[in-house]
Amino acid sequence: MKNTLGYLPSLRGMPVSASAPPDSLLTQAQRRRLARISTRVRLRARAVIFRQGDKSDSVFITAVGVVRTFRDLPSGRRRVTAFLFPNDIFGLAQHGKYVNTAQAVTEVVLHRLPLQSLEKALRDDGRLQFPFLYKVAHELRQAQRQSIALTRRDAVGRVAMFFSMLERERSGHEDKSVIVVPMSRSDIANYLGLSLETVSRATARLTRQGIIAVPDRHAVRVLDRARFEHLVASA
Amino acid sequence: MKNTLGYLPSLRGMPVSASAPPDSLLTQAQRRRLARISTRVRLRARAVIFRQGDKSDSVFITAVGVVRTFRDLPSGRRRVTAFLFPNDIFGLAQHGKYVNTAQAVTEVVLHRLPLQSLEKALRDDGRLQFPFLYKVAHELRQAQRQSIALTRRDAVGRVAMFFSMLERERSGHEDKSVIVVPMSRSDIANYLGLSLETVSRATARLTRQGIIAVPDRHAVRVLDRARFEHLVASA
DNA sequence: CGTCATTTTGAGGTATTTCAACGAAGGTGG
DNA sequence: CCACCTTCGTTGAAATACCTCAAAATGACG
Repeated sequence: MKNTLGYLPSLRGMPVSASAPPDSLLTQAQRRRLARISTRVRLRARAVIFRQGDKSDSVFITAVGVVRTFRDLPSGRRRVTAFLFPNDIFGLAQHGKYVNTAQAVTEVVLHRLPLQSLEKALRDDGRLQFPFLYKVAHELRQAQRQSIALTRRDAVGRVAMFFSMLERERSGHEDKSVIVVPMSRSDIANYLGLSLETVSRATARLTRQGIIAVPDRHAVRVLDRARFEHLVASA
Repeated sequence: MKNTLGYLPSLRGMPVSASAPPDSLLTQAQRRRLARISTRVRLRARAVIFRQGDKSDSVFITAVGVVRTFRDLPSGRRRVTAFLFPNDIFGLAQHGKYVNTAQAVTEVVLHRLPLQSLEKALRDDGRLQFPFLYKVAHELRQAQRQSIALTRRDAVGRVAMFFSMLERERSGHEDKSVIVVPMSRSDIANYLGLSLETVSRATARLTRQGIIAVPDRHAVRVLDRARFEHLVASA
């Protein structure tokens, strides 16, 4: 037993308090503390925030806009690993280096949290870690869900799922009837593990079947909610 | 800012200390504490540990053997989400309920950590959370990597990658030249998002090409390391 | 308003899925 | 300990869906 716990298990699944609060549990004092160590950064679209392999010195929180992270693979290909929306944290590192490149998709405003300060804050206030732990569990669930999504073999279903994800992401914002699609088709294709053409054809098919409407490249409207949700769910 | 941090960002990427220690940092006292609140459980192969939707009351750590977790999808299909090896923790929950079903693949020995006790321990010793946080970041990286793996369209590459994963998992155990494959072909297929037949054909092909040997269903030996690694890497 | 990148659309090739049948292995009971 | 039965794995053949290559059309941007 001693040994088992000594090795400190890798968290394949995650312990989550049965009574864990749904969202933030930060006290006013904690918020102030985090605000104090962060810097506000504004970047134009396409700006690179950090590169894969760079020494990691900060963690970022998206305040406004959308960020994408991608990874260069040994084969030379490039794979989009995530899209970050407001209130998402990013800056995943290993061995002191970022494992992804992060780039602004739209104009963005970020909060930059220097690792050193953040570590100190976490050390000083042990309870600050709790909400982090909780959120990580949430992200791990998301990651599992994404893995499930990626094993779907039908392109139409994957694309529908992607739009659905975008919709949830922006729920509570602006015009709810329209899904905003800030990224390019080729980003979507890359993220979903499909070819650009297949994504194009899939959206065309969804449109032809009257399930969605695509007023312009960066907007999608769901016309037939029932069939849309059915596609999303039938993994 | 206040608001942003108040909502507590979802951790898409993960903050990881540049100087974070590679593995456990548990003190003797911490280990003892965790050991004190855990129960040792022994289960035969195929035993169900908990079911998706059950009220989550514990977190588990694999001590001996292999566990698989799977999720029942709305479509009625069932997807294997993970395999847990010694020193892995599992018991991912949301809203107080397990999100996966966990089942023993082999005979297993587990440590059961009641959530209530674990929470208390974490609360009492804030530093206990740090290694957890670190490990979760690690798992998140793993999850990202798996997502990347799943977008590969070539079956042979995915299967090779799976064997490679198994190999790393058991590194440092027993006979290193043989990869132990405790799970069934259909589990592998399900996990990789391939059909059972395709997995079978892929392993047959790897064998035919002299890259691996398959003495029996639960063992694989790498014959041509160079080509094997090449397949694994060329995502 | 023209240029360039992005997206759409078409045609053919290929890999995986499906369907089907056979063979092997493991577990159980007599 | 063997026979039986059930589960699991292998192999073959046809259908489907995606990928690649190629070219036209649309939209973004200066």
